[in-house]
Amino acid sequence: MVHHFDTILRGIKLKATPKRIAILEILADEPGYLSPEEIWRRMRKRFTRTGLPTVYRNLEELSASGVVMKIVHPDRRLYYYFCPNSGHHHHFVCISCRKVEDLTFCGLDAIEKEVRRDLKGTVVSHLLQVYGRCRECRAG
Amino acid sequence: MVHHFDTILRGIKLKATPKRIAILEILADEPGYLSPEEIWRRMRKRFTRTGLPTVYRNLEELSASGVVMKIVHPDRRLYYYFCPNSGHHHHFVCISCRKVEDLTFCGLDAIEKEVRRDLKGTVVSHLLQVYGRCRECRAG
DNA sequence: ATCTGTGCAAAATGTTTGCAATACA
DNA sequence: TGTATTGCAAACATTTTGCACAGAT
Repeated sequence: MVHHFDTILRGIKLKATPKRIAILEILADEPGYLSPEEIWRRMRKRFTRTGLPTVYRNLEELSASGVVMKIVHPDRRLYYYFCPNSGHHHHFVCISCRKVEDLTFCGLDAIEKEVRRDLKGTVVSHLLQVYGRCRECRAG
Repeated sequence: MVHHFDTILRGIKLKATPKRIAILEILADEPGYLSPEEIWRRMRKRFTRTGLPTVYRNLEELSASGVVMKIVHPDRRLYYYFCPNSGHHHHFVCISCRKVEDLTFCGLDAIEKEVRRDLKGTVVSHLLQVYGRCRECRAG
């Protein structure tokens, strides 16, 4: 899949700087999620001078615009993932190799029904993440 | 519901110290999750000398034994919740008052089916948390 | 008596901010 | 040119650790 990162960036009103494009390229090249520091280490292979805060700032902006996804991880550190698919969906995260795959299952309807009927509340958002072993890690 | 905290503690091979019992009491009295610091502030009303590290250490031990639950929160801070109900279930968290309520909906079967059939992977664990407004906060 | 638990101080971690210099549109 | 972006250093908040003392069984 070819991504037009400068177009994406202009779409969310961010300047298409080399650093920003590089962050997106690094994320899009990776089948799993990455930490800011991992992204920064890869940045430094391309740019002699690059600050970790720049990586943090850009990742925050990009995830706020929905271009990259923030992965909620039990270790409470930040992880990001470039998800080429749009629309509401959840992720399967491989605990062995970090690969992220899309799930179509959601269950929102059933959740909303239970919350509305049994708890008399309303659902604002939900978080579903599935951890496991992917095809390759399961075999290996 | 009456909880026998010293029995619970002995069951997980932890000494029933006043501090530990107090932590459990504070959590059990609260309909929602609490941060370590919030628990610590309530501890200091009962004990003249109490260290925040003690609270952290105990919460970690208690959650490792499954007596209290660690809440995975988007803000990446630690929160704990005393859940009197056993068995696998998920939680509805009120974003207004922090109250936590049990959900029976899970969807594990459907998730496992999709992961097994479409991704050829296996599910190890999953995280489902529902955020919304509870009955009272919705009305108020 | 023994070993676990605790307070305090201090460290470690990951993340965020302030600001001057730079680069994009 | 004017504003957004960046690098650096420094700050920050939260959580963790080390160790001597206190307390539970």
